Amino acid sequence: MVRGKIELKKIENANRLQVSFTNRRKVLMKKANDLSILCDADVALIVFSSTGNVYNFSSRRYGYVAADHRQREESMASELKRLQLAIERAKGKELEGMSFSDLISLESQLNDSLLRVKDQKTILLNQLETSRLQEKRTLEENRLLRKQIESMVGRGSSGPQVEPEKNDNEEHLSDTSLQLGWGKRKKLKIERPAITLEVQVSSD
Amino acid sequence: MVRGKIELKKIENANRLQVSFTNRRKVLMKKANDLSILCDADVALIVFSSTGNVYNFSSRRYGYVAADHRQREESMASELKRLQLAIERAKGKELEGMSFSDLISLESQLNDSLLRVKDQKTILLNQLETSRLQEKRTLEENRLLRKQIESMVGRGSSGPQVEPEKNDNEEHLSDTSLQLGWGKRKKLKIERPAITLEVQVSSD
DNA sequence: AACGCTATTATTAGCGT
DNA sequence: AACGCTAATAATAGCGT
Repeated sequence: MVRGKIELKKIENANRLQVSFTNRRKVLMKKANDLSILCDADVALIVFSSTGNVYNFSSRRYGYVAADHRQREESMASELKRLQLAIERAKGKELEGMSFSDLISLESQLNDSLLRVKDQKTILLNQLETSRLQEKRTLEENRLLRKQIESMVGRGSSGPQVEPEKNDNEEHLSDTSLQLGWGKRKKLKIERPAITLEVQVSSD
Repeated sequence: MVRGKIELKKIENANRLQVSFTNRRKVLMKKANDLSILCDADVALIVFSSTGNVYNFSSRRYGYVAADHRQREESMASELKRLQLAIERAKGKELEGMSFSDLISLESQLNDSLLRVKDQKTILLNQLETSRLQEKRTLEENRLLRKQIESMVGRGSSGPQVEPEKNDNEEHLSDTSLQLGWGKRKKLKIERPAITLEVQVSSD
């Protein structure tokens, strides 16, 4: 018997909780069904028990939550489609439907892009050159310092000798010039997947 | 008063349906809430009224059905972001992080695109040229026909004379070459400038 | 966990406001 | 549409099986 109003609070006794859960869930489902039929509504209900079980009811297939989600999904899908077409066009495909003037502006846009990319290459090359010079300078400085030390220590010839380092630096240098550098630098590593090209295409 | 058991069938009276809907929905929500609290369950409920209104309840933020929707939405969002970055790069922006070799391949891709776009332009120009020639040929044919007719009718020299048409067609031709436009294919439909030969052969 | 029982509380259709 | 009322019905906690 129900003695008084039920307190809205988690049932502590595990057994009672389980029983109550089963009953209430069943009723909830029934009421959801009643509502959908009596009032011609679309109802979706999902229940996760604290033990992980899942119980589901929906009056229609996929006639639920979606509302706002579906709207966003659709707009995103169309945007995706637009971008994908733009990509294809930037790659030089799907050009059939384009007018001559559209082609001209696409061409000019691609030319602009090329210029920028070339500029960026130049920037990198300049950085490389600068680094090389810097290394050369440092190397020369090293040699001078070594000579100086030799002349200072040379007479006593005791204590830890500073060895001429086997030209490691020079090897590195020529190496750099061969592989156009930076290969080893983690900072520049870009793990981008295949470069995809996209260009904004005017009105579709 | 409730006279008897309610028949599980859509309520016909629109007003009663609305009232019943409101009450039952409220109770359903309440029960869903009770269940989630008393029995420590995760409950999600969504109701679409027949008029299109949406009512939602969930015991947790986004702990419900939308799972798959959300997932799709997120993957689409990340894809969108990726494409947008690609677009920027194709436009020659956001290049800072790119490695030298990546820049080189981007450059080559842009070059490819340029070639394709130029090819497409050439195709269009060729089509234009072909059309021009066709028109010229037709015009020439026209002239010949006219001459022939003149020579046939010439002796009588009565009846309406056929005038040499003032080169209207040639004007149209040079016009075309100037506006290069015809992006809108409507213009591609060359409406042959009335080459109707109205000749009244008056035989006396 | 599931079922039945029971006293108590909740929900509800119809009606009026 | 929302609220209150009322009688009828549904749901429920606690208990035993």
